Formats: sequence, structure tokens, C-alpha cells
Amino acid sequence: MSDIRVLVVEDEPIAAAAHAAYVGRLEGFTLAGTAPDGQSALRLMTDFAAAGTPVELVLLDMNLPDLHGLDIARRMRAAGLFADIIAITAVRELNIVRSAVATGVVQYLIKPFTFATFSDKLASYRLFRDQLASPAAGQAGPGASQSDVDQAFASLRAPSELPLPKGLAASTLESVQDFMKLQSGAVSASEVMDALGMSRVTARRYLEYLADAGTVTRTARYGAPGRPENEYRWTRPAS
Amino acid sequence: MSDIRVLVVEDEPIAAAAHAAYVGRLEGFTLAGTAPDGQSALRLMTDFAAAGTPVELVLLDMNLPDLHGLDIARRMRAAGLFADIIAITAVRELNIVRSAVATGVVQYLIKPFTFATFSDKLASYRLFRDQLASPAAGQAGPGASQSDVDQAFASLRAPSELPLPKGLAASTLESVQDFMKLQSGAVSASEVMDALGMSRVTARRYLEYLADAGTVTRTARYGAPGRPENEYRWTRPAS
DNA sequence: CACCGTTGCGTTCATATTGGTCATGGAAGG
DNA sequence: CCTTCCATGACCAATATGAACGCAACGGTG
Repeated sequence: MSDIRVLVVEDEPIAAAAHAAYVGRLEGFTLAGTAPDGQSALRLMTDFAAAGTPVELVLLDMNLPDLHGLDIARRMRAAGLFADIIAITAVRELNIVRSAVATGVVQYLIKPFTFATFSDKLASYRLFRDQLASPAAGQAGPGASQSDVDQAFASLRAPSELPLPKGLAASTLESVQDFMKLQSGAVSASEVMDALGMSRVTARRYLEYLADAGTVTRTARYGAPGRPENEYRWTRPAS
Repeated sequence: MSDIRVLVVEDEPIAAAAHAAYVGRLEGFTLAGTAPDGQSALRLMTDFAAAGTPVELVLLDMNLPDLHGLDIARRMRAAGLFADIIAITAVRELNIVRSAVATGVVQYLIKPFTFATFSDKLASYRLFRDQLASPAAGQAGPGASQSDVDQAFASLRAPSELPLPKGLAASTLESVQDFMKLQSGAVSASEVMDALGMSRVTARRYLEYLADAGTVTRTARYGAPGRPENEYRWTRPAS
């Protein structure tokens, strides 16, 4: 799968350079360009689209000298530019978040943010894209089911910085994640139990959480007598 | 908190009435009106906005006689109508989902859906709204933190599960459905067994369930020695 | 033309495993 | 010392499987 072309829109040169550098550090993303204000951004996107290499994702600062981020988003839609938008802002106003969602903002980053936060947001966006490109592994088909779409939305809206639900510990979750990352194939809850020395209940609880978050996919394993066993597979956002 | 004003856009009168009735059954939502096509929808929304009672949520069918749902969304944004959109469609095309997200679609419903699914989607949308209206109590300051925004986005990812008869698993049913969708002709239970790697009994049980639900039709296949074999054929889902 | 053995599939039932829930114990923090 | 939180073990519920039994059409055979 080819890289996702990213445009950085940011008026402060230092911040713009930082964001551009962040994009460069990520696998699967390519920096298409940077723009210091709204007019330049729109012109750049139009040019890229005309050249046949449209921008697919815009890191859009909401506070720009000439236009507000929401105006830019609106004009993009009016001009037929359908790039997805990740909003970046220092203005922590919730009503802006509401309007941003209505104009097709898929994620919202609040300055200042660390590279880890930035990386999480873009990784979840990439996972969303991948899941729409290739529905449920092994069950290729022309259409998608409701659960396929739900799954894709889930990975788009489920950043890893959410407070963990009751009953889950961060350290244990990390152990399970690390173990799953190393597995090439699918593993069952029992195998995780044996490998990590934890109880079956605990292993299953964390795997289930990861499945809901979209980090791992869950499929059933048939063929043997007894209730079908769930097997979990790490979903690679494509390396 | 006041109700969320909802506009239903759907060309089929029966489906429109059903969706309107669904909205009426939900706490916290008020039906603002219904529109059979894109032009009417846009006019209605403009009128409501001028009257000071703007539509806040649109249940938008993607397949309309005059305009495609994506066009309506684009024109809404161009006209300064910032209602949120829940897309409703029978077209299970993933690339449409992608474009829909870019134009500010917050949820995606695939027809046909049950009231439970519908209710879940609108409930998760309401939760999203509420969380943006009143940020986490105890957090000092007028603004929202990154985790507040993350939490609000996360509430838009609620998965929906519909109740199944005892003895049937959702994942298995989905496997069988996906397989049947791909078959152009009729297939027997044994063929499903071989293709999906499950037992004959299981394959037959799920096919029988789908036949009762009307999703597949069942006919007998004669000509070979032995008891006649049932064959199943995928039937187009109605609305 | 009627009858009967053959032949597969439909159907039922017990079984083997796993998923899910609940209450308990121990550890960490205040 | 008390409270909170999380992993655990045990129990019950769920569900695919395999085998055994029954049924209906086919194809000889009388």
C-alpha cells in the first residue's frame, strides 16, 4: 500500500517544521508540503489534485492569520477537495470541536502534544484507512457489513490515551500488547495464558479490550469439538 | 437539556415513515421533519435555520432520486448548514464510507437495520454531544484537555449487536452470510461445510436460520441417489 | 407396474471445550 | 488501619462437533 500524502498547515515556522519532521518520522506517511496560511493551503491542494497526486490528509491548524481552520475546511468541501483533516489547535473550545466534526474532521490534537500522541493519532487514522481498503481478512467481498464499518469507525475514534476501564491495569495491558506484537499468526486466549503465566480470565479480558479498540482482530477457530475458540491476531497498520 | 432536532431524508415513503417512527420512540430526540429528496431537504434545513430552530442531526439516505447523499452533504457545508449527519444506505461500498467521513458523517447505518441498531447509533451520538456540552466535572479551567476530546470522540465508536436466537453465534452467522453473498448460484449445505471448514450440522443450522429469516431461499435438488439435498440461494435483501 | 434394497442427506442427542460472570483474596496506596 | 483495585479460581452458560437414527428418492428386480 502506498504512503498517505500529508499536508501540514501551520503559520508558526517552528511548529510547522516540527510537525513536518514528525510526519517524516512515521512509516506509511509522506509529507506532500507545508503551507503557512489558508490561501496557500487551498492553492496547494488544488495544484496537487490537478497534478494527479492529491493530498489525502491535512494537519490543519485552526488558528491561522488569514482564515480560520473551519473556514478552510468548508472551502475545501466546496471546492471538491475531500482530504481528511486532523485538526490541531491550542484553542481548547469545545464548540469548535463540534463544528469541526461537522466539517469532516477525523481527529483533534491539542497543542502542545508529544510525538507519542501525534503518532497514535496518525496510526489510528492509518488503521481506519486500511480496514476500509481490505475488509475482514479472509472474507474478501464486494461489500462490507455493518460490523465492518463499525470496526473501522472504532479504530478511528479510539486513541490509546483513553482512561482504562475498571479492572484493567496499564502494566498488564502492555505485557499483552508486547506479546501480541511478536506473534505472526493468530493465538488463542489459552496460549496467551500459558505464555504470560496469567489466568485465562485475565488474558481473555485484555484480549477482548484490545479487540474492541481495534488493535487486534478476533476470529473463531472451527474444526475441533467443543465450543469454538476465539483466536486473536495483531492488526498491522501495514509496516 | 433540550431535545436534538432530527431531519429524516429518505425517498421511499415506507422507509421514511419507519425512520421517523424510530426517532419518535427515542428519548431526547425530536423529529423536525422529513424530506423525500435532496432539494427538499436543503430547503427545509435552510427554512428551519432562518426560523431560529436549526436542524441539528440529519438521517441522510445516500441513494436519492435527485442528488447523491454526498452531494447533499457538500452543499450543506457550502450553505453554512452545520448539522451532523448519520448516513443511511444500502450501498455497502467502502469508498463511499471514506468520502462520507470526509464530509462530516459521524455515523453510518447499513440497511436493513433493526431498531436496536438504530437506537444504539443515536444514543452514542447523544453521548458525544453531552460530553462536549459538559466536560468532565472536576477538571478546572474553561477549556478541554486532550483526553476530554478523546473521550468524546470515543463515544462515537459504539458497536451495535443485535440479539440472536440461542445456539447461534454472531461471528459464525456473519461468516456464512458473507460466503453466501459471494455465491452466484445455489449451494448445498455440504458445500458450505467444505468452504468454511465447519461441520455439516453447523452449516445447515445457520442456513436454515437464514432461510427462515428470508435472507436465502431454500429449494430441493433431485437427480442423485439418496435423500434429496437442500440447496440455498442468496436473495436480495429487501429495503 | 409395484416392491425393496441402496444411498445419501436431514435430524436429534450427548459430549467436549471454551466463553462469561461472581465472589474472594491479596496487594498497593492513602 | 481502612479503602480501592486487580488478578484469580470456580461455577454456569453457550455452542460446534461426531455419531446414531430416520427419511425420501433412485434404480434394479420381480
